[in-house]
Amino acid sequence: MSDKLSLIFKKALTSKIFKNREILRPDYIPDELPHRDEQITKLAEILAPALRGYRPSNVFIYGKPGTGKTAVTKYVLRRLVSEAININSIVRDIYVNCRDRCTNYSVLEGICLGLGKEVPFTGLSIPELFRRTLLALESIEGLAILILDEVDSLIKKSGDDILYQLTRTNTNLRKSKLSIIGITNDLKFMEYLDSRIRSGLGEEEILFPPYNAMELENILSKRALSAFYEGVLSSSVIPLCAALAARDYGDCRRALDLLRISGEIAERENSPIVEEKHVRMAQIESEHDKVVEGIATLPLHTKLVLIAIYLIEKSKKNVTITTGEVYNVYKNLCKKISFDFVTQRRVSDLINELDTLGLINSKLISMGRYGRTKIIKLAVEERSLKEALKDDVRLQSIISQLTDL
DNA sequence: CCTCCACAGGAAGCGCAGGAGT
DNA sequence: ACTCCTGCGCTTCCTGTGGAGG
Repeated sequence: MSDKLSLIFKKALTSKIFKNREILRPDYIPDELPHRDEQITKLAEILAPALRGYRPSNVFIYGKPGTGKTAVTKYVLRRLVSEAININSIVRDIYVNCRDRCTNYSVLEGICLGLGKEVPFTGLSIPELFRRTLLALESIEGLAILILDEVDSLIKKSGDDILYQLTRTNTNLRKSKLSIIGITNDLKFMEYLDSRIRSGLGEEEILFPPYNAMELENILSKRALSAFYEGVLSSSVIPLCAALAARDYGDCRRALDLLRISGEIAERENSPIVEEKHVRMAQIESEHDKVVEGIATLPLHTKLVLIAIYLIEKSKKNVTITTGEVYNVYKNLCKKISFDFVTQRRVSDLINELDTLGLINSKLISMGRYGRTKIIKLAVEERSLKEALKDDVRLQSIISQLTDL
């Protein structure tokens, strides 16, 4: 065993494929961002007044996932901050991802942390926390640029109150100034924003269009140059990764993932080069992994609802599944493992959550006389489901039932 | 044209966890 | 020790609704 392990470790140390695989990670920010010149220039022009001590306009950035919004923003900010240091002017950047921090409390906590001020992660009232945030801002005696990434999830979960207050902070600041950059994947987000916030946050707007296949190819080639050893990529690999990702709305993150996983698969297979078949395998594997991970981290009742849908789909072919049916089967599952079941209202929410996660597809339909309901379809493969559930001890007794079918 | 099914989904509120301040 | 704060998962109660069948 120890020989086997040392072999694995040794192999990892002496990769013949990757020169530096970190370069392919989605959070890696390269020195050069191809095909985003227009956006970089525009953002830089908006933020440039910061260097002369003025407060730049708030910016609203929108575009589909993987179009370089976060990378461009961080890139420009990094340059701006280092430029500011050179000329002794104080510019601080604060990055808060609102998907991880989607409550008012947590966003303010994030801002404080970004400014180096520790606050308790619960216990304070919002006004008190806001007061501390102001103090933290005031203490830098310069300009703070706040990046609120995926800001739509904050609004959807906790409303626009904090955002409104933040856009108005400058009236309460004496020694410091605050500019806000809001980033969102949701193109319709601006429409359902309150008009006072829209005008406050969207003083300037920048749109990030999706990359096309050619552009993706170009980006991948540049990164591959420093990520892979020379000659290990067969010529069709990059075009294929680019084409597959371009089909997924020009998502660059996806393209980079595919390329990285392809390399990892080739490495595991001891193949000296990365070939087209590795990309195909990477595509299947990354999808599968994502789904398994997604299901495995689901709360118990959500898992049970998913199992219920699976069981119904298995037992009767090509018949529509409704919320009511799912609820009944779910209730029986709960009884079987002696767990309390939640209400139908709650299950309705859980079904929506599964839908947003892409694990099921649901559609609201009306059956006239026979009511109005959702029709539900499983969107994951059987093997992914089984693999994701197999380690949950609470579900053991019903999992044997799954495999019988 | 009206009815009425089988839900969707909004609003309010509860109990708990995990904390702060006094 | 006590009160007060927020977030979270959940319940209870509620109003709203597309369209087949009468």
